Amino acid sequence: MTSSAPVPKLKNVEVECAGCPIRHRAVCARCDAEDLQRLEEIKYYRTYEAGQAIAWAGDEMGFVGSVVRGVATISQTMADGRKQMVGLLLPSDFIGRPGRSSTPYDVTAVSEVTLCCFRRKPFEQLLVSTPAVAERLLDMALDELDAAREWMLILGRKTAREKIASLLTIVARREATVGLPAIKGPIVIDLPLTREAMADYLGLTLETVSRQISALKNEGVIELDGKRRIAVPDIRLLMAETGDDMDGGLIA
Amino acid sequence: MTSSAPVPKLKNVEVECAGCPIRHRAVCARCDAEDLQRLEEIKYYRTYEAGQAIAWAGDEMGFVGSVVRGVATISQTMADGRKQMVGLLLPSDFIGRPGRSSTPYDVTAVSEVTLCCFRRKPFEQLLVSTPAVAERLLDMALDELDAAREWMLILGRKTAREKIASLLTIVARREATVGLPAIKGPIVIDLPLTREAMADYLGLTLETVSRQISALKNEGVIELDGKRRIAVPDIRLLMAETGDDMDGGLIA
DNA sequence: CGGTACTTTGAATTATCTCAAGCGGAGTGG
DNA sequence: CCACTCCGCTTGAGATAATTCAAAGTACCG
Repeated sequence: MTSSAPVPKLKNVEVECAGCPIRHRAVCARCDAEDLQRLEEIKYYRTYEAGQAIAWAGDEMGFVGSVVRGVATISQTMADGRKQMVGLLLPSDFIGRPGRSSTPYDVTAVSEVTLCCFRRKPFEQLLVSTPAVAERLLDMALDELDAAREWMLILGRKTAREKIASLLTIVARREATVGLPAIKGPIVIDLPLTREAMADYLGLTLETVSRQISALKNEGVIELDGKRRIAVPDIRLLMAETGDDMDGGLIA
Repeated sequence: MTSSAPVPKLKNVEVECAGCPIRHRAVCARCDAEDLQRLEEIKYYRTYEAGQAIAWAGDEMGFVGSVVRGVATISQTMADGRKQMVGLLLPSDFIGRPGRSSTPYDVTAVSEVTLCCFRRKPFEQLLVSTPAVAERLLDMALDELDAAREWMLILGRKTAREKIASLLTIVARREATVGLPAIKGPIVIDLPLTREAMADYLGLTLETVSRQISALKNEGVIELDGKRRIAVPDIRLLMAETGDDMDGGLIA
């Protein structure tokens, strides 16, 4: 079950908030030194392997926290097995809901995931005493609400082709934000999602996803490098396939 | 432009928070007398006729506020006219986002709507000084996020029939919360949505909506009273059609 | 009454799904 | 080192749910 990597699981590099890669985007983004001190006291790290469950729907979750590294998904499954992803958790995203002890969703690590965790109760107290965290959490929740609504449009009204293009654009946009904003030149999307996972995102079958990706490849809109790595030579070509009025996007 | 109703538009009944119908569910739910005083000072009422736009995507919105009475929708429209509703605003729901001056969505009054408005700037200040409001707003945002995710499952994975049943169940559940919790006995849904509006919610065409409603009617799951009023003789029959694992729901 | 707006129903079309077979790389064990 | 198997991916062909296009039907309102 354990990975064969010779390095130890817990990299103790990440005990200092100051050097944290998500310091300025996570729930702690607006904290000053004093706030950070309080967070440091109740935080701890946790690592999950690729494919491992972080939580099952209905589970008690004793903690909330931030994704420091890796990718995780939030999904819902119907009684007969139909599955819909309802959130994509990238570094700096928040997991869990203050004020609720159990999660209604499955949360799964897609790649190896490192979490910065806070036990729920102390975190809820901290929320009251540390407005910087509460404010940031509200902002993040509203951002996620916007993202969910964008997904609703994709799920409800877009064609299979537009759905694929939208997913790739969203991930590309997000990757661009993290790294250098290399708008010109090819963008490489290192998507750790299987075709099936993409299908569960987009409300499609894995066969349809595969067909549409092949089509985009044949038309030169994207290039495949192996199965998972996708290069986008010209992001505007891809964006033209999303069905959106392409104006805002990267610049906004 | 004015309605022909003989009663004046501004019913001055609603100047007192104490007697407000949404006093205990809206953003002000957790306010004490003192907090309420501060809200009273910056609030004002506004009424929209059925069909009237409350805001267009891209508009500057100088206020935020709560729906006091009536139903409104939040929707997105693509360049070619495809439309997706991304939110249903019932009494007590909050409109607008603190910290953002323009809305990315169309907001439309479906029935006559009364809003309790706060100018955005003063409200944002109040948010800092009145934790009771900020906390409630966070909770409401998280509730909306949950609702949006439930919609994502509906949009992505459910059949037309299940979508209709889900919409009716959600509205029925919400109506039940407001009025008496009459779980036994027929529930009457006074849905002010046209078939087209329902279609825009569910990611369907209006014809498909019409067909599925007819089918449910013919099978005795629902009864139509006129075009808009729908009676549900046995909510469990309807819930059985949603595709959900019917356990939680009303009791939870 | 006549008109507008909404709804219902039918028939043909199509995008996506389902079922099914085959491909390719990665890891395993002989 | 070479099968061998597993898992994810691709591709094809037929089935199907939902859409599109079209025509009536119904209620409401001046």
